[in-house]
Amino acid sequence: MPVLMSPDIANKLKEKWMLLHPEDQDNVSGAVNFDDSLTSLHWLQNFSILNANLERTPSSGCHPQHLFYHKHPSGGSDSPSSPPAGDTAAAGMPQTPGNLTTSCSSLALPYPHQQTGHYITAQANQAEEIDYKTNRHVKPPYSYATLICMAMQASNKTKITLSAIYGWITENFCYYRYAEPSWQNSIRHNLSLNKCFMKVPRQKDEPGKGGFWQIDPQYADMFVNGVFKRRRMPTMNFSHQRQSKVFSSPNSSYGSQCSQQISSNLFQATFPGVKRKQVFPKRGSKLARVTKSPLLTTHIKTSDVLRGDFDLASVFDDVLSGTDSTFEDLDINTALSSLGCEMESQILHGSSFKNEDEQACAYLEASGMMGCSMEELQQQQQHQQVVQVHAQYYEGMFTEQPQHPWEIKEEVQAIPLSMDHGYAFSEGFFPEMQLWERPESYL
DNA sequence: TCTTGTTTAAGCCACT
DNA sequence: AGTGGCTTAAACAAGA
Repeated sequence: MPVLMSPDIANKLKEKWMLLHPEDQDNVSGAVNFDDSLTSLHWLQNFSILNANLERTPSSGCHPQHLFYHKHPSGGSDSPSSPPAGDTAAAGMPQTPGNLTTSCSSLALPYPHQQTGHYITAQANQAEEIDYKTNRHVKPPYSYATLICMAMQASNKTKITLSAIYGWITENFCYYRYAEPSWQNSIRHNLSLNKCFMKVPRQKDEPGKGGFWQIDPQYADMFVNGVFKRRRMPTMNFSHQRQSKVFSSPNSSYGSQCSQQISSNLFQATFPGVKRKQVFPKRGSKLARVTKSPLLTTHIKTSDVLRGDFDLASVFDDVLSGTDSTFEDLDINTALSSLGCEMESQILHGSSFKNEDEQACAYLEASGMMGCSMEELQQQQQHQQVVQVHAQYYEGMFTEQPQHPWEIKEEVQAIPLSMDHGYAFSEGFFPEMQLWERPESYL
């Protein structure tokens, strides 16, 4: 199974990491203290309560920025104290003098001013203070996705209404208080279009207008330090059921979300760089967007599988969620396994990476896509036995698989999970998760 | 009527 | 140059 690394892989990566970051030798006694900020969800927990992490100096260009948020002295909600570095979406925005944002490769850590809540960047000792809360002339250098994310987090609730998002933004960013209301259209547009945001329909007995919005758990790792982490990936023409991002009801089963999360992570881990592109039918054909799994409707030709010319993402979802389809429909298991092995091999040998940093980062990214940090990865290994139980459960299914000429025998093997299995699997996956990080917190 | 939500399109920018 | 992400604008539908 691609998601589970073998212990020697972890050891090799640990060695690599030590070569690259000898300063972490101090922590070598136990588990290596990998910086999993890029891949873990801890920032969500600490988003509003942490002050800037000034002690840490990134030693590699791939280190994530840390948290820049603190409680604003006035007002009950969290407000940003400085533009989060790495908000690539906001980078280059012409409206803001003295662009405070930066990319991963050119670090300019903004430091929050604890007393004033003003914005200070340490870039080239060029101190600038911009109080976006009171300065109506300067557009905050945050993308709308970031703003939405901020509002969601600041609300201290798992879901938030559109009007609450408006309210938080106008409360904390003076610019939008006086700006033309077209930005609200952009917010709505962003919520609808950005697959990272998920609509939670209002229950029938719930008064009020419109639904609630929350960050889609499967894309939570795209928000790092409260900013939207842009992922630029090569496109393969996958389609994806957009409906899967919308809960049919707030009481949707935890298992389905969980397995969805896992399937997404697995998909990303199995097909690194592959974006689950959504293909929307033309306007007015909303119902047409409710597509069935290709497994249910058509027989997939092997050639299509090999060239990726089918909805593999949907297949992945369906298979892992245990809905409707089985592996008897398609020997996707083999395909996933081989791809998973290829990924492992790439990570191990660094075949496609320019340097070791990239290699290490790719690993961290991959582990993050799997929904775990390095530490959690080691825990995953401990939970391998649990997973193997599930594998045995499905053994019969596996043994009935027809043996194709192209089938590659590997140890790693994708494991189909039903809802319940997805639940149990995730329980093993995220044993140390904080409340906000746990999928049930979204219910 | 207003708000909310969806969709399309165009322009700009960054990255490859 | 091609591609993708973000912003902005606009049209439209549905619901409160």
